[in-house]
Amino acid sequence: MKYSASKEDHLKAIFHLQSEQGVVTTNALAEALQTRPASVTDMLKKLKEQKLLLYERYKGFRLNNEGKKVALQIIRKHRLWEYFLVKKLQFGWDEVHEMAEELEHISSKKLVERLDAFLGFPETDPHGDPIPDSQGRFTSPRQLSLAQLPLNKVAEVSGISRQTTEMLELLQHKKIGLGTKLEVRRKFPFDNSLEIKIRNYPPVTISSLVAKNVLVKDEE
Amino acid sequence: MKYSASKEDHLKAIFHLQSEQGVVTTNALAEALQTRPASVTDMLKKLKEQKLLLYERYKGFRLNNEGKKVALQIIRKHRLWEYFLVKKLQFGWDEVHEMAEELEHISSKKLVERLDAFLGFPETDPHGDPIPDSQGRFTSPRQLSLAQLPLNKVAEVSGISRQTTEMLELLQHKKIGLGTKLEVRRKFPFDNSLEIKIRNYPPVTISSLVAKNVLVKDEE
DNA sequence: ATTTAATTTTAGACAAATCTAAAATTTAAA
DNA sequence: TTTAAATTTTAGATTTGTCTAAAATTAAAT
Repeated sequence: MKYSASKEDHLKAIFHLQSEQGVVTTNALAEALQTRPASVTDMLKKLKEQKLLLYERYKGFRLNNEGKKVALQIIRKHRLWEYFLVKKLQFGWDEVHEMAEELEHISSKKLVERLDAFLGFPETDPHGDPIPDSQGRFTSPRQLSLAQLPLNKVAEVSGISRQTTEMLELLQHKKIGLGTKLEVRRKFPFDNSLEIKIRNYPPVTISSLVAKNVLVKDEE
Repeated sequence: MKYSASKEDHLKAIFHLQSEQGVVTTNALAEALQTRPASVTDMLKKLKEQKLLLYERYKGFRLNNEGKKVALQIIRKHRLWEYFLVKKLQFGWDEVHEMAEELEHISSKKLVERLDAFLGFPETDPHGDPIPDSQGRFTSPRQLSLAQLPLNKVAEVSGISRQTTEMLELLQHKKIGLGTKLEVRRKFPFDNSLEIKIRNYPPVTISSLVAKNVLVKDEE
């Protein structure tokens, strides 16, 4: 099956919101896609029609297995192209998103597989996000945000999702960077701030906002 | 400016027909694009509107400078991607066209330039067609097959690609050899055979198969 | 438990690209 | 040169994806 770029964009955005927020709303999806809620509703009906989505009016929606499968293939392509742009064409990690948004809609299955091989079957993209394999499985250990990490479990920083100068500056000050090994010592429910322990340093506190944007991966 | 994939397809097809056949007709364009003459007319009006085409109803049409510039950029992208697919992803030269048809619409100017550099600034694509530079100029001296030579343009035979005894025998009989100066007088769409004129000789006809294997270069 | 507010959906419209069938125009032929 | 044939264009419809404004539904607040 082949779907329009717009349908693919919707599936991908639903997938992301679904795994980040757990639940997806019409408004959130419209916001993510820079479109209007009414347009989203229109598209939801079409996706349901094509059996990619479970949807009942006013009751919410979520991807079914087929929808997830399609979304994962788009994500796979997006991340492989990002990897290509950064590692082969020498782009910075912060300038490749837009281009990958276009390239992810190139349809040839065979092209994706050859590209994957050409790149040496990378497991994560330049931002540290895992690249699904051709069956949509994450071969790589999966990434979660610091906010989601269980207490007292050692993990390694593998990515930063929102890369603003201000945040990077803050992280640098707290000695947190790619590859840093750390664990969460306490969670304060009042403001969802966390106390973090990095080996050989005294504990530091970070806000919920920062925690959400620091991605880590479990030790095997 | 950014144009739709369909507009780009039309511009490119017009460019090719224009340089191969000298003149382009609505029907020929519809045929080349696998669409209907009525649809072509619709698009011609839009392209004229956007000042990419000189067009007057029933009187014919041709690209203006801006239109040619856009077409050449699409062709540039197409051929660079073909080169990439063959040289880097190990595809055969005969399986890359479809993929390049999609890739040629990726818009980032910067991506094209980086890709060009990554590939080592190739001068021709895997089929031997020249790759226009970023200003739309053909940097490479061009060798093309007799089948690609525009009508009534004098050229000199510069090579024979498939050298079988049978073909050389045939060419000798028609008085065609290295260095022969000739021009194409007519093209018969029915079987793609050509009528060739060599100075001081009466016209001769050669088949499409032969034409494809005789390489010529333009007089400067 | 009503009322108010927020969310979501519908109804109806629009732009882009395409189509079919019919009309206009040009070209070729008798 | 008048008729016939081929080409090209128009008129009107269709599909896809989008929009605005208004209505329907659900959630929140007093």
